Amino acid sequence: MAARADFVAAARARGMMDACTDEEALNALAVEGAVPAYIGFDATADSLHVGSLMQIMLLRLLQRHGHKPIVLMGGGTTKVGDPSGKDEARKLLTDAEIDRNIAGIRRIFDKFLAFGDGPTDAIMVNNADWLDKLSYIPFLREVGRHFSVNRMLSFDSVKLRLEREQPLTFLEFNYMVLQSYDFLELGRRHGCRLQMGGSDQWGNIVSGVDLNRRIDNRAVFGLTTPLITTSSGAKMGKTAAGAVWLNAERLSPYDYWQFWRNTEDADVGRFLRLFTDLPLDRIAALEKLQGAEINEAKKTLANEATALCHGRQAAEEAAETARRTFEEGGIGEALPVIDLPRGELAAGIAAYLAFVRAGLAASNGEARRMIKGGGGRVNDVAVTDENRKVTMGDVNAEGVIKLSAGRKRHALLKPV
RNA sequence: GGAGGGGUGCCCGAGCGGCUAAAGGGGACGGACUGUAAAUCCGUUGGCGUCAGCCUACGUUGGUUCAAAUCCAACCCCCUCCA
Repeated sequence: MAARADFVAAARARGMMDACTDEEALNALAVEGAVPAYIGFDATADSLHVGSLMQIMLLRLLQRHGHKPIVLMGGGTTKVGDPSGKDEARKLLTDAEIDRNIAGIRRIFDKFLAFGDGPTDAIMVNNADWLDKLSYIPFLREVGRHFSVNRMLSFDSVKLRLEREQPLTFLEFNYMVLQSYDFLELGRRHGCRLQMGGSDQWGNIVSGVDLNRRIDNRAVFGLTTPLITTSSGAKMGKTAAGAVWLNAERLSPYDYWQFWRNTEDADVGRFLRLFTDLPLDRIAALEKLQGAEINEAKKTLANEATALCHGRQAAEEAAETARRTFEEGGIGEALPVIDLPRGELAAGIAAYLAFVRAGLAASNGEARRMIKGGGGRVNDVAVTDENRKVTMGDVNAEGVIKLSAGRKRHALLKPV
């Protein structure tokens, strides 16, 4: 296990650190013993996506350095409805839905953190436990009095909105207060001394630090992570299929592996530091690779990131499928398999329909377009006629029919 | 409460009686080039279809008209300003 005192330095070295309220004092605290630290997560879905992965990795790094990760689920704030989207209000979730979401997210954290009752074991808590019980007037008197509206207006999160003349609801304005209060409660209940989060959370985090000092005279700290984008400026975490989810039900380990494999050249080193546990000297070596050799670094990134999230075995299967599919032009086992009744295949099914059935096109029209554009292949042979029948005669030696949409997306039809 | 402005396809945004499934951009998808990269270039981008056509679409509901995203009415929602 790495030394406690080195946590902040390690976070910095791996590119996870943007700002800290008081780095020296935090380092001094880290020397003394296990520091309980938290990051908050929404409970709006039953999974998290790569947008949250750096925060997860930061908690992991924290634990590996002998400190205590606290995963705060926003069960209470989710119930109110997150107002951040400027479109229509998000549909309100029921308690049951939120509980289910939290359970799903818990399964992800189980992969990255060691939970338990020990001093450096991770715990998961839900802010509904205290926010639900708040009474408005007592809350205003205890907590609200410590917030200066003048100061709140000066925070970027608020100021930018007002300058752009975008609406800011009172509820949103209160978010800072509720989040600060979370930090206070975690300090009281779990001795939490550090809140971490994205750089957009800086204002909220600093407010929480202030609140701890003012009410409980507790010295606590804040640390933020930088915003990550790809080198070409795009927001990270989008793929052909949509968001890059961290649970296998929403995104297969193979697709997750592919997401990392397709990282831009310029991002490989940075991503290796952020999203794997590999030692920094090893990463530095991988980073030196030039030209097509960078692909080896990308495979390492994909293997390591997938192993963390889905296990070593799933990562190896994904790598093997990718190798067979892309390097040999063959078929790998982790490709999606779609069952098709033999009867239908015996009668023959139009190619465009087959692509829809295989999930490679969202509609018949899309499948037709793709075939017309030269992007559809059956068993690696380009389809020129969208109405060409796919039949039992297309079943290959492995007992399946390989459909390809473009160079990268493949699926297997299996007669049953 | 009063006065203005606005709600268009995945997103932004033009259109302001027929030529409009709706300019342009972004995104996305496909192709070329490559290294399963980036950049660049080309194509596509509502659904169904035996490709003739049919069906849905411009906040909602009605109305005027041979014909409406475009005109009228009511309603809903958003923004700005006034105190």
